[in-house]
Amino acid sequence: MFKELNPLLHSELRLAVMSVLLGVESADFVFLREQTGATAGNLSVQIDKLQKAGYITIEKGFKGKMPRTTCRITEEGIAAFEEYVTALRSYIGKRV
Amino acid sequence: MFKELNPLLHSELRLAVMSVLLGVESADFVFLREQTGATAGNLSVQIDKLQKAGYITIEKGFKGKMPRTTCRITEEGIAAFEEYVTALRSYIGKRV
DNA sequence: TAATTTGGTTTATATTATAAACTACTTTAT
DNA sequence: ATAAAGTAGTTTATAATATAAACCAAATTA
Repeated sequence: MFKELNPLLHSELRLAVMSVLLGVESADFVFLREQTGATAGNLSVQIDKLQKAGYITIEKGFKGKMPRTTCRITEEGIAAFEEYVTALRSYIGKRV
Repeated sequence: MFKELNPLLHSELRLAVMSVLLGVESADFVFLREQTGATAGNLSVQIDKLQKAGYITIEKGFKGKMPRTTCRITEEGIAAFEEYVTALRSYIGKRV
């Protein structure tokens, strides 16, 4: 009847992050914070979870002298997102 | 960019309950438990929250000698569900 | 050089979800 | 009649989650 909703993606902020990353080649921490409107603390925790799940990669480097954290969605992340969306269909039908 | 997801509806079980109730005139506790696969305890807690939010009504009566709890979605509940689905679009586009 | 800003992380707290334990009663078996 | 098992839930305890607040290190600006 109802498909399970991947709890890692069923989170407003993590879903927003994945949504942003789906549309770009990569995005840095500041860009993600701006796009999602999240606090830095919350974003830091949530991208960490996405990385641990294998849904995104996090690359730390420097842009000039300033630290820069770059995120990218993985193939696994894309697949998980698509499965999540499919599962949603069982709850909301064709309404979205 | 991203619309807020009503936290009352952004819950797997509460969403499932609302989804069931949208399709029927009313549903009793046992039916909801069967359809959603939830434990009785969890269902009890979650329908209480939905009622407190004004999204469903809960009517207690008897079917013969046995207690019977009947749930119905309200107009407010339907509106909230529809708004939730609209908000989802901002995260998942037309994918659902 | 002192304050402020940037780019974060860690930690503490509040909220949420969930199962386990419990209540109250009915039905069935002895 | 009484004990055992089942039904329909509620309450409570615990684990997981989300979130903001506090913090840190380095860079920039005054």
